[in-house]
Amino acid sequence: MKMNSLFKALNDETRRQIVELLKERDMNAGEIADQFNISKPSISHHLDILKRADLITSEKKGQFVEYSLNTSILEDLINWILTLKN
Amino acid sequence: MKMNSLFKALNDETRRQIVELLKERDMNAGEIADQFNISKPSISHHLDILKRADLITSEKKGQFVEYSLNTSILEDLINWILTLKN
DNA sequence: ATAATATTTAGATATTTGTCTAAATACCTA
DNA sequence: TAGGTATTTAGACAAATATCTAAATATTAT
Repeated sequence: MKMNSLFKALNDETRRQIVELLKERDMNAGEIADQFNISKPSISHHLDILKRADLITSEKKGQFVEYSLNTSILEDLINWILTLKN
Repeated sequence: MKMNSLFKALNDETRRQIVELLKERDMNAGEIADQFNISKPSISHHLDILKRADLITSEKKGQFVEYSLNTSILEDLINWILTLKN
């Protein structure tokens, strides 16, 4: 199930770009949306998918919601791929 | 483009199981199909997607088509993931 | 040459997915 | 409390995807 949600979350160029953005710094939903030519509700939906996959976390800060990359889950992904290599 | 086809190919439980099978040994299309409760044409389609992503290679051997895992492409996948970690 | 086996191609269909607009919710400020 | 900003939820829709059956293609064996 974990691999399922991880690959599903990363199987989209927009979502891969979002995690690449969050690698640089934490950003709120609006700042993230500003980087794309996609409506805010759509970005919100992408964030939800990334969050369900545990690739990002969110924290409410006043009226903003700040998103952060969760790098620890990437270990699981790398481990799965590495098992294919031996 | 490469990440796109790689994540697309691996965003399916059946296809992930196929590469796990091919990790153990090369197999022909029929042997692979025998491992699943899915029609042969569907498996053939999955193999095509994996092949397009360069995750597997195929070689015709008489009336059989033998499939092999291509582990070298996994480097690209791992490298992309690793860039997120620093 | 015919029949049998292995695999792929073609076409159809139900489900999933990415996107949008409109509306709802939450928070802040005057 | 009223109005403005930030974000999510709801509902709709087109495109992509996974699956199937039937048919086509390729190879082997009788």
